[in-house]
Amino acid sequence: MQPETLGFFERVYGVARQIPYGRVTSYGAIAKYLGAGKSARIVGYAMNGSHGKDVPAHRVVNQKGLLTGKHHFEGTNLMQQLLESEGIEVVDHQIQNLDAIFWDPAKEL
DNA sequence: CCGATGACTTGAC
DNA sequence: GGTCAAGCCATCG
Repeated sequence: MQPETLGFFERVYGVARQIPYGRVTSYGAIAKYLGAGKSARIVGYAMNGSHGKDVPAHRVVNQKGLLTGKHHFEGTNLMQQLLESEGIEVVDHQIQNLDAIFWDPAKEL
């Protein structure tokens, strides 16, 4: 596979796959790290094709820590279950203590 | 090539 | 401080 030829999407998958256990990040942070900056929507759109890949999409949330993409998952609470399994506190599809578990690729990488 | 879409972000009221 | 609207950029038809 040659990610560079595949496009921006694979780029997103690569970053998402590097998200540490028990941590989460935002679409904007990934977009900024990739140089897109304002293309946060493209990151989410890319995640739409993350199905079938080892991309922990459940670790990617919006800036508020809200599980916006949960609707695209199989179940309604599957995404929350996965996050809670990693020790992340999630209430009403919203991540608690976000600042503590937030993972910024631009800083960590 | 142009138009439409989208798991977002930020600014304004 | 919460809600509404517009913007932005890459992919697809």
